[in-house]
Amino acid sequence: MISYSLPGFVKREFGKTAEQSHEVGKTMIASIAELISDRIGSMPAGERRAAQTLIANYPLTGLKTVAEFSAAAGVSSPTILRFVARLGFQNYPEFQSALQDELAAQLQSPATRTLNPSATGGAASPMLEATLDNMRETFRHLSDKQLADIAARLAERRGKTFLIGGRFTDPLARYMAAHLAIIQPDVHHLAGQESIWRDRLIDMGKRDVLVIFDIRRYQESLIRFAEKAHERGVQIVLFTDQWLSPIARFARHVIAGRTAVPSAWDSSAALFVVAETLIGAMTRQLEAAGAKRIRDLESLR
Amino acid sequence: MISYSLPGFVKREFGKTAEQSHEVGKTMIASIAELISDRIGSMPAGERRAAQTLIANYPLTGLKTVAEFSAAAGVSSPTILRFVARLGFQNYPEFQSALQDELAAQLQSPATRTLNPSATGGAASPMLEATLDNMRETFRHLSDKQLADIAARLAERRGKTFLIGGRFTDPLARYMAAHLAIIQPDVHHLAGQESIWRDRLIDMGKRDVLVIFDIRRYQESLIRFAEKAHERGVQIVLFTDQWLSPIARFARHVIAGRTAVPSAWDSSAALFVVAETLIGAMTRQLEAAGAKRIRDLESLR
DNA sequence: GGAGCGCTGTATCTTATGTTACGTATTTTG
DNA sequence: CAAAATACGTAACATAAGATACAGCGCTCC
Repeated sequence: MISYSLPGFVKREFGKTAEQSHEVGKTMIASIAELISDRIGSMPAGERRAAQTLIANYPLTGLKTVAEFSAAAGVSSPTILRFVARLGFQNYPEFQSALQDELAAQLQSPATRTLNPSATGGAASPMLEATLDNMRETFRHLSDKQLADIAARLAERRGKTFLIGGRFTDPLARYMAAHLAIIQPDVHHLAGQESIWRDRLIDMGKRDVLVIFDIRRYQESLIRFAEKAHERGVQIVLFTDQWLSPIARFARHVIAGRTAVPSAWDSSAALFVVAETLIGAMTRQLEAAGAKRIRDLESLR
Repeated sequence: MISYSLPGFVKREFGKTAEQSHEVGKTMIASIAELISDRIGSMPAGERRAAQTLIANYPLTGLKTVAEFSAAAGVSSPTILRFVARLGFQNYPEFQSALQDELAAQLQSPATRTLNPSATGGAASPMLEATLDNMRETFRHLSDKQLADIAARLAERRGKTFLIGGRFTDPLARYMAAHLAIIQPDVHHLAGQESIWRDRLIDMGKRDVLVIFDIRRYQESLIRFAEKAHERGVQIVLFTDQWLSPIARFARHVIAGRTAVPSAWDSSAALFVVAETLIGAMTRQLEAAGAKRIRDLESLR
């Protein structure tokens, strides 16, 4: 039998001029990035890997040689070329030229770049916009001094640090605990059932700090626990939403984050960022002591 | 462990050969542009034209071929090469690599380019600014279609959903699992030791989806686990950083979030927001089926 | 479970890119 | 003004880059 037609994409749609703009359906594809993410669904595994690596740090990988590109994506060179061909380019240099042109346009008008979010992703992701707003709002109501105070309180290591959260916020407590446990000793995340934490109360005293995450609907069990801890003189740092969990009345420090987003769920993203900021601030404060500790931990690996 | 990720990107040494080592005194040369404008005075006419052409639309001309560069500058190819050699580079490719590295650093932190816009009032927390940039940047590389695809994949409930994360990202997996478990059945977060997950592999098959969170340093145990799951035909959705965890090679869908912030730690905030967005999208998709399910759950309280 | 198709990598080939040698032009200097 | 030194371009070269052919393999669909 004679060789039948090669895989269909090779030189299928390239009759026209090189400068043609790519159209997909009714929507004009402006950037190559869009073109890729539009077609990534209909790509075979190898080419998809190429696409993902390119998008991950766009457009730099595309400016390198085919060999480097293929190595970065973990595929072979021909796969890269097939990938480029599928996007509609005649050859690799043409693809690179397109990327360079695009880059030139970007670099020339930095203004468009900042406008882009509202242009491309604006209407597309009201979720993102709301989240960004939440963060700005949250930090607007949160002075640097306040953050520094809390960081100092947590960093002064007179006692132990306990962290706990509610149904959806407990992962935030875990996240924070995972970091704090590295830069200082005696950090404990309270997991499991209510009865288990309750028993830990006997370990807590005036010198200790309890970090609680609680947004609505505020959990009864957490409130009870906070109250008991407060009675024992434990300092409470509360992460909550703008409507303030009842725990606020027991708390030494209260961080109120915005949580409203156009979704069925509340967003904990703002609180997450506050937590990260706090972790960063504490790490800086404990740098001297922490550096040794981190070295020690490293050597244990 | 602690990765100091921000500024110090460009660590390439320009020209160690330096036959005529024009020592630049005490001032460190940060960018190639500076290097050029520093030495442009002591250049012959032809090379000066090359320098001016490059600076005129920096750095794009330098990324093209020698022939194109020479044509743009109106000089011959050897002049370009001599120009590059005078800057201290061994050869043209090395020069191009340096330009690309520089460009990568620029593109990575858009904050440095648009120096402190009056958005929040300038001296606000650089941590917050970096985080907001990370999110915008992350979503810029993430098309709505891609998100919708992933949401659809997770929402089509032909099989089970498993979630797992690394040392610092496992809380993200938990957070997502906590929400998904409400809107659909058969959602499992894989906790505890490696041996425990491994045993769960026998429950996983082609119809199932595994959501993995993995940012650097990428954990060996996770990679092994992902590989085994992949061999069993499990569809993998990967949340990673822009450098892409090795798991990307097994993944059906890859979400690359920006993680660089001016802190000792990497930030998972951008990935957190993507996760929330995904949760929201899935909730919307499963509204019909989910509504009943949520009512049922309510009545169980 | 088998047949067909399509995707992917290895090896080979071809192109064009960067590099170098050398002669001419231009500038500099005594 | 003359001679030397330096700069520049033309043309040939070597190398590395992109492109292609082919075969193995896995996957899907009967």
